[in-house]
Amino acid sequence: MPDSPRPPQPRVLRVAVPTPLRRLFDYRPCQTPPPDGWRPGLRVQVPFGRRQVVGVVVDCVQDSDLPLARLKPVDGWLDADPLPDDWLWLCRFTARYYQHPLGDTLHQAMPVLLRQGRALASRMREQWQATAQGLAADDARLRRAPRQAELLTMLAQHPQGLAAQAILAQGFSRDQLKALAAKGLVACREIPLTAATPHAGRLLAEPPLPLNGEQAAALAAIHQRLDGFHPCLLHGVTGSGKTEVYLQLIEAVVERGGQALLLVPEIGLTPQTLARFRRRFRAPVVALHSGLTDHERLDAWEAAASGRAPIVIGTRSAIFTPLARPGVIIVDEEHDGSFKQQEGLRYHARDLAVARAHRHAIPLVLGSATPSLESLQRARQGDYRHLRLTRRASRHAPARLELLDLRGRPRQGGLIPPAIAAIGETLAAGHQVLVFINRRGFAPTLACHACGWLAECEACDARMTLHRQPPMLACHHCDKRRPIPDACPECGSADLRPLGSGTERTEETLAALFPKVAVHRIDRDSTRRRDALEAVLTQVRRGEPCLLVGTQMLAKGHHLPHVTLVVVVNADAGLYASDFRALEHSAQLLEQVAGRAGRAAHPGRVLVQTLHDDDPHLQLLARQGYDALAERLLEERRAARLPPFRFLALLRLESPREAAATTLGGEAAAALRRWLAERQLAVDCLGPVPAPMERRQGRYHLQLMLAADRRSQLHEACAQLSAWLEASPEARRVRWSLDIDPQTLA
DNA sequence: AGCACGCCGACT
DNA sequence: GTCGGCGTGCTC
Repeated sequence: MPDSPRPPQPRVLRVAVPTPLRRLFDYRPCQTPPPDGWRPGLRVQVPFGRRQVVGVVVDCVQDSDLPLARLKPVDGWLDADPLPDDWLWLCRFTARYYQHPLGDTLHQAMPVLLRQGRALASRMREQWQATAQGLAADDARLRRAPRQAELLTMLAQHPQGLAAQAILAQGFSRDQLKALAAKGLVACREIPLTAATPHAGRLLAEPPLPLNGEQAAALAAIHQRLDGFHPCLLHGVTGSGKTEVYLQLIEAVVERGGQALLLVPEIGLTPQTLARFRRRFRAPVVALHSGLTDHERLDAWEAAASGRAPIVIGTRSAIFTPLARPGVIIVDEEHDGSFKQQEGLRYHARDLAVARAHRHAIPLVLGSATPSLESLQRARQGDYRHLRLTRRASRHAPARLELLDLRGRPRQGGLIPPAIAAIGETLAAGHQVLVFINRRGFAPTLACHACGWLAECEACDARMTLHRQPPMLACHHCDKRRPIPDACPECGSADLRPLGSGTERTEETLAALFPKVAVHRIDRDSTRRRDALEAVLTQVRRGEPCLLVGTQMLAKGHHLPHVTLVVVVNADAGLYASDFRALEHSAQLLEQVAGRAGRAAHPGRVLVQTLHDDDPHLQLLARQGYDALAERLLEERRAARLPPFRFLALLRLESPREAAATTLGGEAAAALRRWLAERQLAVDCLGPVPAPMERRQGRYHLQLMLAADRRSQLHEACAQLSAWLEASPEARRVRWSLDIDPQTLA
């Protein structure tokens, strides 16, 4: 920054501190100001109560509501420069939009090491070079250290030196470097990391794939205006090549010096996906996923913030990655539920992506084969440009769903005879079969055939799932586990039977029915080991006939070119749930599962077992596909005055004592209704009512729903509600949280 | 949320 | 006699 007039030294720093309290705390600056003065975004170490915490300066002002003498001074600043502007803006926006305390929002959006007060990566890099002595002909001292000799040779070939990271990447160790340094043969310089051109010369490491007409048109439409907010819904059927459009868009953005941020669903950030991006680009592709160490995460953050990393790929939380030169934000599978955080700060990364792209004035791409009704409606209204990809790379039309009536048919492991016959035929033809069940475990519950007793969880209003590997009863809503009883605890009968089927039981049945074929079960239990899933999929991709039994882990993303038959064991779970989004979500899931069939040389079939084969929604989905059903659902949502035609917020209350939650909920609702009436705000307030599963993990759950036609009014009401709760003494004994734009009402 | 202070039960 | 249970109050 050239010599802009230095603002006067502030007398008061307004600091956001990691606490659930929804306010800032005022401090006095410490004796030595940071080199460039006090500015918003600076991390500071402050005394808070009886402890030390890391806070962020939000404002530099001259006055406080408290007498200045009562303010404590900050202990010191942690970085010479404030945290990035765009990051601070996004956090403030998020805190305001989701009515979450700013201090906690900032804290959550920061890499762990920054929360802990660690200095932001030094922005220096170790550059190693051979010394004059090292360049002189071979040194006798290295005769018994061949690796050191090799390392020296390598360094001698790079007169300008090599980064420590690059050396380690070549398989040399830090000890070898140190040993050479001790002998005076190599030396290390610390050089600052600059945001210099990250790729020298060509950006592409491999040529782009040819685009079909639709892909080219979509790319051109986005390309047409790379500056300016330009939101697009890239609505492309499975296999229509959305990823290639992303790749070429990223290429264009990076070529003109911008950075690309790509958000993917939690289970979408597979080594396969990553490999595809890394193969294409010579420039570094930084991936942010749960497997990173704290150090790697900080490095990635710094690389993105400094602009060294032109391409950033990550899951939900990656939306909080600062970017030096934002060029495009892409949200792949934008309808995916994992973009919404379901506890604490309940943000939706897709919605924040929209806000962020708007703020940066850059294009935004929301990609999906089955767009959320929210995004679809915005596209219909013209808020988003609607780009469609209808053609699949394979020559086959997408498989349509065939409904199989479950009623009155004998079942084996959940499967009825026509489904089993189809599986047999497919395997005999040398193809692979995917059996989809959205229930892990052996059976959804254990029942006493004599008295009707069911294994229930003592802490939740739920049945316990029977598992066989290892054998136990487990509650899927809390972590309770119990041994399987030998006899009914109610009547003593030994006639206990598993009720229904989960992945384990179907796997067992299929293994018995088709003993010559490998059966792979894919669910959270079978893939607990990090690379277990990839190992199985690699084997499956070799193409031997086999059976895959799995939950939605299998339905999403994975390319399974040899699967030509998909069987959905039970489509009904989502169809009649109380949640108004249940239909939308199960349609998306069914369509995605169906997309796994017949992506390569052979056409596919999708069999859907259901007790309601005459259900009009299911029929519409089967006959005309997701888009037609989505249109219909949108009309129903409009008629029912539900999102996206109305805005919702949910106050969730939970307490081990039912009465505490009920009393507080009732009082909060009454206070809010009085306030709404006074101000004549058009916000409906429903409840409080018990949550769909009232008792979970031994706590009672209650909720109050707010609905409004205008978002601003909904926000006013939420702000009032949280202020009331914050001031209420009873609220300290009840855990409460606000969920703005709730994704599920459970 | 943390963390301390504060006042009542079963233990070295 | 103390260790420790969690109710209540505060954090610039």
